[in-house]
Amino acid sequence: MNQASYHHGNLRRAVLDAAIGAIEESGPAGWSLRELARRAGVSHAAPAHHFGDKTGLLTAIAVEGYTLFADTLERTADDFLETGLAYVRFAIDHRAYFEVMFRPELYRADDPEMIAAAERAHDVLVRGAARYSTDRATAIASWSIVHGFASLWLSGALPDDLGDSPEDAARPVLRAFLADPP
Amino acid sequence: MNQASYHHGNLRRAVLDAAIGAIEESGPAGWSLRELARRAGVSHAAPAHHFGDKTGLLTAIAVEGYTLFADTLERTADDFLETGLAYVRFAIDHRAYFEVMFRPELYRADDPEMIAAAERAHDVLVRGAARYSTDRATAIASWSIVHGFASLWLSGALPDDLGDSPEDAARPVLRAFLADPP
DNA sequence: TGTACATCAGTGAACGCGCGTTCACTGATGTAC
DNA sequence: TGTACATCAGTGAACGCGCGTTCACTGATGTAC
Repeated sequence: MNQASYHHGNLRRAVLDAAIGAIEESGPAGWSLRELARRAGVSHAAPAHHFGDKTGLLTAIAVEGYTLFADTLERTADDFLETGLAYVRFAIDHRAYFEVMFRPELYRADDPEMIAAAERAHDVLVRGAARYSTDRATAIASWSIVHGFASLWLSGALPDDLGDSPEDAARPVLRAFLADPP
Repeated sequence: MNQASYHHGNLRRAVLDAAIGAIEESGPAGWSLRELARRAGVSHAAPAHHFGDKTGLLTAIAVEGYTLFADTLERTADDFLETGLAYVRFAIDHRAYFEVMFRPELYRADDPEMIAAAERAHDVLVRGAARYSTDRATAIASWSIVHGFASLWLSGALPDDLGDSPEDAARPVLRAFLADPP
């Protein structure tokens, strides 16, 4: 899927970017294919022509999101605390991807590309947790803590005085759990 | 708002229940006011007549959700681990309320009833955490862990072999963190 | 107790609008010869 | 190198539909006297 294969620029990319923007503004369900077409400056039929329907488009977003996510996590594979912070940073920096990824009812979760991308991200977390502790409850607890912190931050539920940097705010929180391996 | 004040049964309750059902099936944005009217067996204009618009209806759901949530958490006020398990149980047993409550962009978060209901729930958590530890990072970590576990369970991301009871699955996970107060 | 009137929760027809979908089309690109 | 043709990404007009909103209404309940 490169630019040259399109008559009028990279429509696929333009529609995906329009979707990311719309999801950031209105959530994963608060927009129409026609609205994306308007945002991307293409004909109203183009998104459906390319992705079939909303589910097809959201599947493409989930695949791309899990791929970016796995890339990000892999860069921290030598330090489990950093993996946790990267998890939080990804959720906030790419909230549209993150919100779609963890709503599998929105897309085709059984798509082979999807499964492969999600497994790659999952494996980084499992390997990182295994190096930190062999206890499964501890592994799930560490996943829960980063996922929960990111979700609470995104929903605006956390106290205002934590500052503007989710990563700085998350560090002492993750240390409260990770500093003392069982 | 009692039944006797309505001509044809408790329309407010009927529409709210229809909304809870629709949200459980299609998420907090996957339905129309007309669809709720059909589910509730009332005229298509009734939901708007009663709640103004979707935002008004979702505000009523958030208020009711936070009230139920605070009631549930208060019953466990003498045991912080039990408060955490009640948090998880509430999220799964009342997923429609939970999903609306933590998406404040969907409703009028500045509604006075809303603020009061949310503060009551928040206070139970803060008091429970304070009795367990005076460290703020620990308090936020404990909130993150229960919120994260509940969110991951709801999204279906956790391993299948954890069983059918989120509460039983959550207990060792919360113990991995709470058993050893700093 | 009985009558008259005001209130207002809920109705249902009508509206204009944005939606997804269909379908014949356009025109740039790639290939055959 | 040049011509003819096939492919297919993307277009745009047209469609039927469900939506939120408006508005005159109905009829049960509550109140005044």
